[in-house]
Amino acid sequence: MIGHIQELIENALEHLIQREEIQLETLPDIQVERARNPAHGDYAANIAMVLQKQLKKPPIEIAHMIVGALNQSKHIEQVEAVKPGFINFTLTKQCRLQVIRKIIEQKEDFGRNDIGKDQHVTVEFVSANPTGPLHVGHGRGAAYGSSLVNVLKKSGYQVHAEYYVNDHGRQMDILATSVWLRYLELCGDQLRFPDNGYQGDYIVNIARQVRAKFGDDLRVEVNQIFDQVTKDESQGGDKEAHIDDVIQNSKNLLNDNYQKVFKIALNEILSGIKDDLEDFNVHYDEWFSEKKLHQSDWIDRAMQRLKDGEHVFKKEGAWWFNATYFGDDKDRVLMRENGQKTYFASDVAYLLNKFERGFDRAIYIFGADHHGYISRLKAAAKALGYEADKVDILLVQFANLFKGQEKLKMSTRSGSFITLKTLVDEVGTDAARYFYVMRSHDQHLDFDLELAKSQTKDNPVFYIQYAHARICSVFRQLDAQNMPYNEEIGIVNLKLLDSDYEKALIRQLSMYAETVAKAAVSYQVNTIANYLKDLAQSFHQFYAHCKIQGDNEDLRNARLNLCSATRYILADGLALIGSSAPTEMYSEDFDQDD
RNA sequence: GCGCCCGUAGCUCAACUGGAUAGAGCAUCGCCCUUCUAAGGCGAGGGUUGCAGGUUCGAGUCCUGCCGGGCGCGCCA
Repeated sequence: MIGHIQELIENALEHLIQREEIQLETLPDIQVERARNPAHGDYAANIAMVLQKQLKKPPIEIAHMIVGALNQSKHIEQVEAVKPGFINFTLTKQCRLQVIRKIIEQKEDFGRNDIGKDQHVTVEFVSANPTGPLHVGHGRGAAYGSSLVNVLKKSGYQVHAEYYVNDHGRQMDILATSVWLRYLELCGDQLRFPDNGYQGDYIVNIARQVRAKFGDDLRVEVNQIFDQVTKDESQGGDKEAHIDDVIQNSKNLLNDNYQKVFKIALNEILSGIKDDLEDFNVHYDEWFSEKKLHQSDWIDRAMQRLKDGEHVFKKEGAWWFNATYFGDDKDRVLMRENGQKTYFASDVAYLLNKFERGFDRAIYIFGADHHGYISRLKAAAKALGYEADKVDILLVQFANLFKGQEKLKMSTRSGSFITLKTLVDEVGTDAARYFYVMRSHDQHLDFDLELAKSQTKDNPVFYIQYAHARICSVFRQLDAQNMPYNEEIGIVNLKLLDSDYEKALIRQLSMYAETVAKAAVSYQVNTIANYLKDLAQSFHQFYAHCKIQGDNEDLRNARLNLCSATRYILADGLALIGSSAPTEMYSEDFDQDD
């Protein structure tokens, strides 16, 4: 519709130029937007005010000229030039009612657009190190990333969702060694657990599995492990050096068996992460292994590519990427003095891999604490020969958990974090997914666990789902009431939907498609959440004032069609953000007979 | 110190990316169930959009400087 109005205005301007009533070198961009205030019609154009300087005429005068030159349109009932210089368009009733028919016809395909037609994008999100279960901090990235994937798909993009598994490197060695030490304790050995080892109970659980599989086969003389190692921090030494020494000894003592422990630890944690994400309604197309980058030649290829472009130099024994040349504030090490490749080297290789797989765009979703990565990744993209704007890095701010007024303090360090699984068990996937995305991703979020669980209108998830369930309930009762639903009769009589509440609801429905499109373009998934709340509100207001199951067959069926369309949109929108649309609401506290 | 993000009703947030009288919910106060889920609805009060300038027809939105908050600045992952 916006396009249609733009065309009308463009034609009008051309007429005016032809008739030499105005002079314009080039046609300006014609902005048409939805009117905020229903009193201003359905759409508004600001073109007259934009042109006032060029034409040296009062905007209201220009507006009147344009209105006078507009062609007739069967969709538009009224055009008005008003106050400062807006041109307001009011659609015909017929045109406004069409959205109901369209939704009922297209069902879950309604709201699709082709903004991303023929575009392949990869969205990488969460990518937490597989050294422990996901916690609530990861939850927001998961909810946001997954919702964004859904929104982009709905907008026609070919989307590939990826989780980058850091299954290589020192952290993983610390994990494997931690598991092995716990295993030895289970075998009855006494030892001093390193300060920097992974402390959580889940390590002991994995150790138990190792023991179940290997019995006592992996036992060694404990003293050997701590032979010649640097003192730990709490012994007045260095915790990093200490754990590195312990790891080295463990590798030597276990030989081939080290890899077996390593594998069990990795698989256990990774499958836990996968399960948690599945339960959270988060799905991936690919779990991309960092180790594979090392085993194949991707890292070497990426390094070579940088070297070919003369973006690499050697300093103090290490190989550096001259990231500053591309706008980063520091140069970055690719290979350390000891020959080990850095994490950043893998990142560059992975980025190259993404582009060579043919993606038009690589979207990254990081926690806000990683914002330092933006400039170095973009620098890498440029150095590899790609445009920096093919890489979109989105930062997700932290969420503060509350229980009512009480702020839950959590530290990732001591292992006293709340896991994502605990959260989902507590409030459910539907509420958690909604709460995580209801604010803009680049804004801090207060997540109130009590509110998320409450079954009142204060809880937006409940409020929205209740609207959906209410509609389902209305339809369930029709047979018993002997009030059959006839879609065709309803379609013919849509014009009977004439109250302010019905108009408001229809208007809300008509905004769904543009809301989805806007969310896709701006990456603002929260607009979907806000929209759903507004839609639910419009519905509840309609419901409270308009009797649906009435005796008038024409009106009843028209209203049922309105309900039906609303139900589709509620369900579709909820699905986009990963929440479900229940057909009835249950509560332990609520007594059905009351 | 440098860099990034953010300051909107007492609280939590919107505002269609520069448009018309800045909107919701909570909290406060008042109303509506013999009627499809009151698990809901209707109404009232509440604002110098952190402060000061600038850009233009027009600024919560863009630019500069302050004030206040969050995060980041390793041959760590």
